[in-house]
Amino acid sequence: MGSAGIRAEVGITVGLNAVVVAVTGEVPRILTVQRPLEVENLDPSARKANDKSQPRDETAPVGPEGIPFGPLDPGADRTLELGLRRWLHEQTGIEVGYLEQLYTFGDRGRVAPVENRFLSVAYLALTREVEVSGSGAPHWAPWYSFLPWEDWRDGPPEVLDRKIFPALAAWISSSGDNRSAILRRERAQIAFGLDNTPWNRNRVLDRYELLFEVGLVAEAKASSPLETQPDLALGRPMALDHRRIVATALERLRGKLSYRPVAFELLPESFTLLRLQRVVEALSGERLHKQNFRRLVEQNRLVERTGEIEVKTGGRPAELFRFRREVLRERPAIGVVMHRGRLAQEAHNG
Amino acid sequence: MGSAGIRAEVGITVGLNAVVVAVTGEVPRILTVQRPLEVENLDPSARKANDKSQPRDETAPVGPEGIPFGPLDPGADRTLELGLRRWLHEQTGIEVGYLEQLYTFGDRGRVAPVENRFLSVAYLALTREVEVSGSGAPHWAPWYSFLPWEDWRDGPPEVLDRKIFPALAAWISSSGDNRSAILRRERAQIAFGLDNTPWNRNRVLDRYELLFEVGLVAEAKASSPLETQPDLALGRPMALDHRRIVATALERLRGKLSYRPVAFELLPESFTLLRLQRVVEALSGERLHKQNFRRLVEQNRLVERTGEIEVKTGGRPAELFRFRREVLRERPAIGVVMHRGRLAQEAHNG
DNA sequence: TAGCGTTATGCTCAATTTGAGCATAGTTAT
DNA sequence: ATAACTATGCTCAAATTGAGCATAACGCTA
Repeated sequence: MGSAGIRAEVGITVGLNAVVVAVTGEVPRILTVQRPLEVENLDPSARKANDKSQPRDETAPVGPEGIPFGPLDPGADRTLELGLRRWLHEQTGIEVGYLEQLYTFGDRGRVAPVENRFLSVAYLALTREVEVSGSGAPHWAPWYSFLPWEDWRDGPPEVLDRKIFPALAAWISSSGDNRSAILRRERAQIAFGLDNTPWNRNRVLDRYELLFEVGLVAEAKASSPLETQPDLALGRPMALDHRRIVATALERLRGKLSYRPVAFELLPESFTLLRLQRVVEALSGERLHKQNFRRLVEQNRLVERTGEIEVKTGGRPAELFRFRREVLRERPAIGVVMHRGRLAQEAHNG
Repeated sequence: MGSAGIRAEVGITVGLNAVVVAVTGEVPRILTVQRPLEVENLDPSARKANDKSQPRDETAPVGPEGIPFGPLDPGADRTLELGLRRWLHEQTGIEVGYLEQLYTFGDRGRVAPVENRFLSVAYLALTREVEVSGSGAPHWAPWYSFLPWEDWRDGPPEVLDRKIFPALAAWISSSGDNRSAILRRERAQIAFGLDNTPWNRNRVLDRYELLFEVGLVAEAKASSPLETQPDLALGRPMALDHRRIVATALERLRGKLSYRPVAFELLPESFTLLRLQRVVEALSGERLHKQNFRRLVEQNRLVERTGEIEVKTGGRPAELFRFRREVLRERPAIGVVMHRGRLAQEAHNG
């Protein structure tokens, strides 16, 4: 019993995606490639046409950028992770350090041809920024250029007041009955912290999905017939559901930040405490209180002095530290996020 | 460029697995089915033989139990989640409430025939316990019967002292060089809290994987040629890597417990505070301090009085509460775990 | 019916953690 | 020299957490 319909391989295609993250100074970046693979193309007829023909009309407008994608080669790689490392290296030259499975995306409609289901297992990868090159013209793009409302380091992003809040208000009041209006308002409150509700930096995916539903992000055009015009101020669009994947990655990373010392994966061997703080801020999207940040880091003994001194700080020289890898052993659950500093508010108020 | 080898569908089979959790009184349970599908059978020759022939020799020993498994039907279900809900209902009659994607397992060797890769997307489902019936003889099995070392509610589980610690010691000293001995000791310390290192209730997967590697769990037999004899005191074996999936689920759930109010998914509409505490303890595997637990729950306003009173408590009657669903809206990140109470220690010491 | 076992519930208190800010120390640029 | 800037030490109040005392209210049994 229970054996009916087991072999479901018909019409399922499986691939791997990676959100590769690096931080340059204060700018968090992700690796993107131009013109993701044809099989992922939104236009079904285009896909059919291109199924066999490798060469493509180069004068045609190139598709939107996307995150790196690679096949799962059942024969070649022992584990999914190894497979991903292999093709990522082949495609971009990058040797990834930290790698973690993110989510498996497989809703129908991800890719247009409904009969054929496309499954992709997405990973989050952290690396120090390196030169990239290879097929697909990989390059580092600022993470927040895709999700501009997520960066609160200089106060609340303008796009909120200018675009998002008005659109949300319209969306709320455009709901049919009263009951649905209440539900819509509630969702908007939670996701974007309307009326007194505090902004929750971790609800990245909620926010993206709400904007998608409201029709504010460009990708929405493809799947829902809303009149609302997509707007580039609301972030660069990406291929398919890649922006959703990228949002998922940011949410996961922000969550992890507070209980695992992941920030160090993005830093060189030795660094100043401010540099560390800037990386954490870049990812969490908000400013932190400097003295308390140091206290946290030093009390938890996440770092140790190298004895070296960094002089090009722009002020008093700073000690250089290195990550104490032992903490991965000792206390398995410490991270480096804490309360907001004042800077963001100040920057906003004056 | 970059389009080579995209269509990797050859030899990949995709299915969905669910770890369905319920709590009866103080016993956390998961739903298991007998004799998981043939395609997942460990023995390659058996699989080949059974590929087409549905009927099987019923006198042959039945395979080990496993968690429910179902195909991904590309045509029928819009999302993976809906698909899972559908076949789970068909197979067991259960209507799942909370459902969350856990992990996608796809290492080669999960299933014997190496040429054919088997991918499964595992989900965690929470439900109130209900009668089950259907194909595959589903039934509720105590979760800790598969992972006995995880239940510390009555003090450190015996199996640690009796089996695990000695085996770990042997494993450590049996390592070739000194360096590898140190690494082994370190791993054992982190996972099982040897020498002063505290036991970390969340490292469920670390522990399972270490036991697997050491050859202590029965499933290890199939993949590694160790002499160590598998031992049923170390938990009931499951089919394939299902015990790993179950360990992953426990780890995820324990983690979630502390920052999301998931425990309520397992409780009836109204409940006493002790009942709630018992559920949390059942999942986290440790005793909690009663007064502080109430304080936490009440201060965070996770519950509200129903006005009713439960009299069959065995002592003074208790007020009945219900979950305040609004908290899902208000503060998105509260849970109900805290420090250990004394009971576990006491139970152990006397 | 008094006493015991059992669970419920209120309250206290010290230790620790967290949030915020003051003050001083070294550098470089003007 | 002084302004601007970053580094670093230290304080202090508020909030949270860990532990335990005390009392209430029920069923059962001697």
